[in-house]
Amino acid sequence: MNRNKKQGGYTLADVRVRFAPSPTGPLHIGGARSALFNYLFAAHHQGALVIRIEDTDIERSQREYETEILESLTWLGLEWNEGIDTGGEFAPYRQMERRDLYQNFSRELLDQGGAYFCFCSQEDLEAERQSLMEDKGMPLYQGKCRELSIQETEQRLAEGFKPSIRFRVPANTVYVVDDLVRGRVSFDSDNIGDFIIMKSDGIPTYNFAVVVDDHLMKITHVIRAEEHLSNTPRQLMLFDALNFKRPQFAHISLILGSDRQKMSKRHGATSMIQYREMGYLPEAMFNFLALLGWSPEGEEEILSKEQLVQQFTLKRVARHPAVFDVDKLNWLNQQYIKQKTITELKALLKPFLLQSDLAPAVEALDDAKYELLVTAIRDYLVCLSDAPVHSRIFFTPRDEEPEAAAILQGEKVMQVLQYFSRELPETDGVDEIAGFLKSIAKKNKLKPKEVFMPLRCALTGQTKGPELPYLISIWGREETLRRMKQTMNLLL
RNA sequence: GGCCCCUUGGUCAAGCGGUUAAGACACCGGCCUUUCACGCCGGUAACAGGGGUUCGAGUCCCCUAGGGGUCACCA
Repeated sequence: MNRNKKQGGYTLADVRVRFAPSPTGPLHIGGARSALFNYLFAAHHQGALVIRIEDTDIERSQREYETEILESLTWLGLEWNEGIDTGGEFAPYRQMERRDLYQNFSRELLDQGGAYFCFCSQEDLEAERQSLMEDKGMPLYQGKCRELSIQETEQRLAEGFKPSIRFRVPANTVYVVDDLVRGRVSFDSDNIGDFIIMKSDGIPTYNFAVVVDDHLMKITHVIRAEEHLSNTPRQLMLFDALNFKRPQFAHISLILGSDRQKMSKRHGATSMIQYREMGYLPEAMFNFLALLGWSPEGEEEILSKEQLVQQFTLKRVARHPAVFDVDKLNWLNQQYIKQKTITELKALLKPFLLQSDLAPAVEALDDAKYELLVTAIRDYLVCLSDAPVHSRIFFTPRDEEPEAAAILQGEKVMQVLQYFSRELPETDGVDEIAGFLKSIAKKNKLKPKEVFMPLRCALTGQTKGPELPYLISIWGREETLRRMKQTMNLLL
């Protein structure tokens, strides 16, 4: 994605998009998807992706979240061309470090009369809003300070009042957005009250900072969540008032929880970090998120990053919101786990195993045995974090369930167990053990089922689990025979 | 409340005036198999409702209903 840079300079035709998170929390699923779509769009057009930190909410913004968000993006597999960590032609990329820029443009607006100082207190504004809600239902700023004279303004300033700066919204004007996913959407300016562009502490508000930065950073396409659609006319006004060229917009619909409400904490895990910790593979998450609100032309849904980049177009982005479907994520994750080589899986599963109470047992395994363990459980895994659950049976004492006990009461059982104890070969080889187990049925003229189930129950106490040769090999001959003897004693 | 967006099976979704209305997940059934899982095969299931336009409407228009977003000195 550095092609453009290497060629030196950007032309207007070059696609430049941005993902602009505010560091007030971890990267959310919705944010991740917005970032992903921006990435896909940029990569598809060989354009640039900018990561801009919108930290103008000084109450809630925290530095730690910046790194956490960036880490999540990296984990997901996204790369960007410009940002607080990589730098770039339009640095700085943190809004609080760009305050003089906003200051200048707000002054420009003030000078040309497009904006004015507002001395209303928050209390007054709140009261005004309340009363408006009651009768008209339109909580728009009534313009109390709109026509303050220069003298009045000067006087208030001299008295030490810290004003905010409001944008003078043009009357009776229709703003049209030709949204790349929604089509033409128009807004009447009469439904929009003069809004604040600079807070009284000199920090810009979102709508203002976004416009200044998108312009300065030469953003060509603004791809963001639908909740910003109704902010768009305000931004359009600003683009026009400042004589900035408007970028193109694409508003993607929201991600909903299973109750069709906007995804939130009560729907379970919402941050990327949580999904990583739960053992989802970034490839699966990348693929899953891409499929949420976008669909490929073909029928194949398991697509690599490269394929997604190649196929992605805004034309195929859905207008309607999508419910987050964990079942499908799980299925995808399982598919990606199955695509991993044993070597990869060994490394991937290690941390999850070592975090569990099985850590000592797993650490005691030599590499060959560990590989056997991974091979034995791989098809059972939905998430990497499932590893301990499915590995437990290899390292814990026999735990008998009633169904298993019943099976051990069968009449040919003892014969099988005795034969097994007597003939179990001295080897850890899975294939040899498997061959031996198969021979039991033949030698004793029994059906496979009459051999395997009793052995499983005798050895594990369970009616289900990994294939016996793996269990026996990992336990080793000694432990296997010990278990068998223990069970036989119980049965006698 | 005003404005704006959205509405195809339980879920993700294809469709872009004429189709038996794809496909995927989930679910159910069968097969495979030493169990479970995996895998394979098959099945149930949808155009929110009402008006138009048209020879013909999931596809175009209007209304209703429902869902969502926004109207902050939050982004």
